[in-house]
Amino acid sequence: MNLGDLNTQQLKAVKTVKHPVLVFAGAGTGKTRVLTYKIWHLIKEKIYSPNEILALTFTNKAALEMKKRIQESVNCDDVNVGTFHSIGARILRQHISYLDDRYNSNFTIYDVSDQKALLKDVVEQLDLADNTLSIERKALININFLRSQLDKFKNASMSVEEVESKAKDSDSKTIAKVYKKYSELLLSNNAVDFNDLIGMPLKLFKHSNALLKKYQQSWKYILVDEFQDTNSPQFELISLLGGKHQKITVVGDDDQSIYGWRGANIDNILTNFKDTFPKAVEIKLEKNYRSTQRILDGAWSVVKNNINRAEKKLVATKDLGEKISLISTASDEDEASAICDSIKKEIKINKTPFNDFAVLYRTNAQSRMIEQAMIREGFPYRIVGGTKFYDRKEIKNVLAYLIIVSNPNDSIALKRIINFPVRGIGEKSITIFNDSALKKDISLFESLKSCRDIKLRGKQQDSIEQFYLSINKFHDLLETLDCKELIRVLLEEFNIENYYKNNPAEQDRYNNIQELKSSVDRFSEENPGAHLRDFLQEIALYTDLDGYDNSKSRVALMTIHTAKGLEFPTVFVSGLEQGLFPLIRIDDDSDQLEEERRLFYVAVTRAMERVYLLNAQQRRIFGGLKRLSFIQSDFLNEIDKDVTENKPYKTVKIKRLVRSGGKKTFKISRTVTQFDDFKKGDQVQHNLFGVGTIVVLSGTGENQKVGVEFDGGLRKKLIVKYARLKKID
DNA sequence: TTAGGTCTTGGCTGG
DNA sequence: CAAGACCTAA
Repeated sequence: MNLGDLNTQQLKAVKTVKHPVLVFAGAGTGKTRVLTYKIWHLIKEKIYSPNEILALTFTNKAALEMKKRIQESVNCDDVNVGTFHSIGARILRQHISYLDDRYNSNFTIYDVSDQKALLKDVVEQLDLADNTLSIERKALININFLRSQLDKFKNASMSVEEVESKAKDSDSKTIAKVYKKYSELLLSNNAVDFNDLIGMPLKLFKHSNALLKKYQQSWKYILVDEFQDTNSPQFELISLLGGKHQKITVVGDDDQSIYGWRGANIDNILTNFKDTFPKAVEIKLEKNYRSTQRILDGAWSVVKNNINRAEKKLVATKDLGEKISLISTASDEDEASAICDSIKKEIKINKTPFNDFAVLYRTNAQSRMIEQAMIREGFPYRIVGGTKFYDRKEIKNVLAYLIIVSNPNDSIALKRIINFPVRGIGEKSITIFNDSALKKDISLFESLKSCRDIKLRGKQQDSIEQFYLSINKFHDLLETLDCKELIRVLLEEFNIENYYKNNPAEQDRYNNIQELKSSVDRFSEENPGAHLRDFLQEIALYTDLDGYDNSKSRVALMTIHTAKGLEFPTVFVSGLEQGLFPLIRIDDDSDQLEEERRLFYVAVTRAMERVYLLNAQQRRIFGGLKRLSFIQSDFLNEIDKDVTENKPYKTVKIKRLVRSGGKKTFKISRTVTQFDDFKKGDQVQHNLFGVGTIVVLSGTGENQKVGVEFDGGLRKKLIVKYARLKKID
């Protein structure tokens, strides 16, 4: 196995230590390599066989990468590598009915939008949206608020009974009722949410010691990547699994804990691990292989202001590198063109491909402006994250058909398609079926069976009966057809493909359905004999990042959260404005500011060679309104001034009168008037001529020329764009 | 009662 | 700007 420079004393410790290991690994210190090294050692020394090792990650991409590394180093595929959620789902597929026999292994995994739909049903069934629509009441039954409350309960492993007993005032009692009903509806829908993928296995292990023992025996060594992102149930789960034999190694960086809002508990890495595993050996990795020293110093100078962190400072194995560029622009539009102009310049000078660049931002909404600039410049780009393919409406609709075939109890999926394509079933009809289902204590789908007994118009009865019989037919086909055939027959039977095909405005959606078909095909080929529920699970746990291929020459646009774990030669960070980054909410506290600082640290340490920090004095918010007051980000005040330099950037809009066919129109073009790296007197380095001093400057931006007097008296006039001049201090 | 239009409201990060 | 709420014609 190629260890590179990693074969240090610390690594030897990772290798030979018999106790639990906690590795504090800063950004770019080769965390995943350390984990892979440990696995390699365990297998090579025959301490454990591959299938006795469980490695947990947070993203499929990270899991896939680790699998690849293990495959390369020990040539074996048998190590259990997966995300917390996929491993949780795997456990639940086998044992979920032990928790409640109304659950079965075809359960649906609800995403955020399904969860919201279910909560809406909860509010309706509990009749909470009564006529007292005061502001307080509205805020209380706000779906997003309720969801965040349920998240909190589940992240604290609080059962419905616990929440109920702790609820004293009327509001908390209402929320407890919502939690109860929500759980009941999940159960009757045979569905779980993302939190349940961790919480329910945990419950299983707490309830059945035999089962816990079984898993402790099959997974003898546990490794966790990005340990700082674990929440309490996740930590509890690995403590239970690893607690018996104390064979556990976790790797993480407290400075990169950026998922507090999702329940991640930074104390897990700071204190809880050592408390739970008192014999744990702590190892710090501070040697960074990714970034230049200036990049590390810049990132550190901001994050060091956090109080709640483990002291460490990264040392670069690379040289000092270039200074971090600060570009302040007049508007978000200018910010986007400054990014493009900088890319253009670097490509001309350094001949780098487009995939050397990443543009990172705090909020997905910022991508729009940057995307427009990329299109204008004709740059190839890829937005990673944002609206996911499987979240598109038409895809969700088709998937809902597949889900209802796989899990007929899922009322959320059923409601999505009961009137798609349109079959004359509206709100009122659905309410009638819902009531009848509740009364008879059967699923919504089963209530469709007796549509003849319900007061509906004959046409509606016909269409519902047909719908019911067709879906039922597919329940039988499920056993004989594989996913590939199933989706085709289904699209045909319900006339979904034609619905989109025949509508000229829906061609994008039609194409997406074709894409969905090929993704089913790909899945079937990669997983021969796989069940429909396996495909649905894969999609439920799929993220846009998984499909991101960084080898294609395209500029990557993504949020800083998405970029964690990735690296790029050049990184642009957009929107360094107070309020946007750090993002400031109304109920802000210092913990949240610390998390924003860590986010800044993550953003900057993605870069290997160059960092650009940008902001805009005016920014469009919600499409129309421009923000009035501009205050630059506090992070720009905190960052070490020795490692940064300001780069002036200005553009001017030129209006030109254009006559075409008798019509007069204004053509607006945008010109860079100032984007100069050099000043008179600057010391520069040229590949051929050596070191010199700039004596004359002419032109600006793209056309800037410089006169340089090189050591030895040689005078040259050079075009900045082409002469690879490097500024030296 | 449903379908399809217009109007309003809500805005962050994600497995 | 986009999704959901609301409104009106059929």
